[in-house]
Amino acid sequence: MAESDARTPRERYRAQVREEIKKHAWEQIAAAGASALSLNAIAKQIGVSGPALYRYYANRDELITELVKDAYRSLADAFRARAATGADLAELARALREWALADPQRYFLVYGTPVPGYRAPEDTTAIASEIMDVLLGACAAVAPEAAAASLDDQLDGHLAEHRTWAPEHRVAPSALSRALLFWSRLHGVLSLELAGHFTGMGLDPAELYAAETRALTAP
Amino acid sequence: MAESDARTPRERYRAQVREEIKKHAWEQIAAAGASALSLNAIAKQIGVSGPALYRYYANRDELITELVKDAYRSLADAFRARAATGADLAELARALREWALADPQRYFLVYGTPVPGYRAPEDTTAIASEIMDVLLGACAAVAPEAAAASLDDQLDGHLAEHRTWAPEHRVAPSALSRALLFWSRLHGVLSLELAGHFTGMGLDPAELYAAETRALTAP
DNA sequence: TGTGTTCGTTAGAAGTTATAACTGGCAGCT
DNA sequence: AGCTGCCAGTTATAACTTCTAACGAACACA
Repeated sequence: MAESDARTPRERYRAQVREEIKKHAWEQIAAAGASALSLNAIAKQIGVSGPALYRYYANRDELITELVKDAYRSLADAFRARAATGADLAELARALREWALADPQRYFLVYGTPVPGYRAPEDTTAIASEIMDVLLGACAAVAPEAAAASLDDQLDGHLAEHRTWAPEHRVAPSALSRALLFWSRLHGVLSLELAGHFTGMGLDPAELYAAETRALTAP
Repeated sequence: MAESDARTPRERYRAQVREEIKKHAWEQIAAAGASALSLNAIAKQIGVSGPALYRYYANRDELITELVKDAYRSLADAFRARAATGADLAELARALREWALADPQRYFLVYGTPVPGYRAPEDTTAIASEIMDVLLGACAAVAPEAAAASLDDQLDGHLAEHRTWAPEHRVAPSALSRALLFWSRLHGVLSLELAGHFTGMGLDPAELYAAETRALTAP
């Protein structure tokens, strides 16, 4: 994914093994969630014995952090790839949902329950702002007749005064509000859907998601 | 909380110890999250040794399930208590936020990342529908001029056709949509806020929450 | 060909959940 | 009151987990 090419053969082998470890880690996470990820089990699958993995990752947390980083980057890539085709906000919303449904546990790794003591490393926050940047671009380019009407004037005012994120992006406050609401509303639907809170309600989450997308694009 | 009164002194003692176990469990969860909950540590705090706890809870999962159930009931109680005072939708939103901020890990226990294999027991789904019932009541009693305007006609249509939740509650489809959007939008904001995804953005989550509340109450 | 880094091994410490078997005491019935 | 039986809590143990330490072997490089 990132460190594939390397100069010395040792480094190349090292990167290769790190990737294989991550591959099996993702399989475990997809099957039973991040909390059930076991280094021992990964080692057994690979065919080495236990402590060998500590040559590649200092500890379990470092491996998980690496996976979180990969997940984040995967979302950022999906977002940017879609935006590069001139996608509007609605298509971005579809891209987000596809990414989430493709691997629910990957979604939860990024947006799920945080571990109390855990501090996200600098690079993940950098990728997060990268994602918001793409989103802001699409919000700024929203249809003029929609862009004129703000989703919430009071929120616009608050953001115009206090926001410190993506400061290089000069954009109308109404676009900031739109990006923020895009993020939180769609996350709300996806999070409840993936957690299974809609099961048994006779509701197609896609319909709810579509309704939210409509509210965000055509005010 | 529930099983305090009992007939025989043995049962009373038993219920008392179960409560003490839960009390320490909540402290641990508030401090380090549910995944870090350790039966051994609880036993040490209480002053008994290890396996004694298995007299009271068959295993770790049963204890956690009990805590989830208590958390659910606590939210339902908070909701119903507020609704009993004739609270409108906005006040219900405030009650939800207060409940969430009072103990973030308790919120995550209910609405956070689910364990893949886990099936919610029958009673929790019953409590969940109890919560939705209170919410539906408030949505049905929303201001007439607001109630007339639907938040999303297409979603109304879908729900009128397919919904199977709270079937005893006969209410306009627009109220169903409103309840659903109330739930998912506010959860979106709270979930991101409690997970710390707004930190460093120079944004007061309360403002975003208020904006969503406005959108839900005054269309 | 020698040298040193690094990889993988086994051994083991300190945890965890959970079960089995034993003891002591309390409850309730007669 | 006394006997009986259930039940709480104990220790021992198994099977896990993460992670450290010490050793041997293999490989890259000079």
